[in-house]
Amino acid sequence: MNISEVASAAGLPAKTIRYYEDIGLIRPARSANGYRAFSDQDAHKLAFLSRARSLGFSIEDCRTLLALWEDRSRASGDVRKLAKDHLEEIDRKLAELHQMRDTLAHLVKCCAGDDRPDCPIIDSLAKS
Amino acid sequence: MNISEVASAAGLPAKTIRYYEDIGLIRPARSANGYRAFSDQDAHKLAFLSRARSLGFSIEDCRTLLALWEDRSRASGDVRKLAKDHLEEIDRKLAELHQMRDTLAHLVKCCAGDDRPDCPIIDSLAKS
DNA sequence: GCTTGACCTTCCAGTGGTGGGAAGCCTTAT
DNA sequence: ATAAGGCTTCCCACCACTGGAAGGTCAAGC
Repeated sequence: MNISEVASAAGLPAKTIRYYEDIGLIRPARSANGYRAFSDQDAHKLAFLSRARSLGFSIEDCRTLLALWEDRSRASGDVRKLAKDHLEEIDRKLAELHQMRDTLAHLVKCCAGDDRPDCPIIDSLAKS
Repeated sequence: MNISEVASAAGLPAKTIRYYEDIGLIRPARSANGYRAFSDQDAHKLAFLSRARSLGFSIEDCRTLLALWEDRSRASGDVRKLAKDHLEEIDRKLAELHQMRDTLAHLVKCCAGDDRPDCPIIDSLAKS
């Protein structure tokens, strides 16, 4: 498989796949012409990475998850801990975003949004 | 006011303030010794920026908000549009994060998390 | 066989918003 | 006089890509 094929299979840009090779997440073989030659296992790994990334795992988390995936004797507790930590981080971000959203929504609601210069949004940002 | 004073007043690191000058958000005067000399208005601007950033506005949004703040004849509609667009973006991010959270929470819940190798989290990431 | 165009390669630079740290000047207190 | 701390500029690093240039390779059509 060439890079564009495996890219569309995994739902990742070719650039990203080259980057993943750069940082050692995958090690595809090379054809005689210098092209990357992806095995089915490579394609699987990339799909795995694509899913893990879309769940918001960092690249380093993904590296660990890949290693755990490939370690058949892994303890599921190790994976679960990683996922749980990540979940907690997501919850923190969610709470923060919610707070931002509520504040902003309140301001937007208070602002007439017409041609007059009075603006509670600006006032709130400017208040000391 | 020197940079560290205005930094603690605005709740921003000195590094960040220098960066804001670099990109033209503020233009503090200079003392004879070359130190930045922040006026009260500079301090106000920085507090304004700090609040806007904490609401998640991008630097470019902040630039616009600052300009609108300083334009006494601004239309509040302009500010409101910016805030509303930003609010919609936050809502999109919130929805996405929620989706991630639910998926991950489900996986974590399904995983025994013990010493055995069976792990629905890994399985789910690996499933093709 | 030659051209065209799509695909592949490497390498370099840039993104946003800082953070870290070096090298060197200025100020204040001892 | 000296030491400590604050200030300056400058450059590099981060994360996870993304864009683009310059050039090699391949398959199709003439």
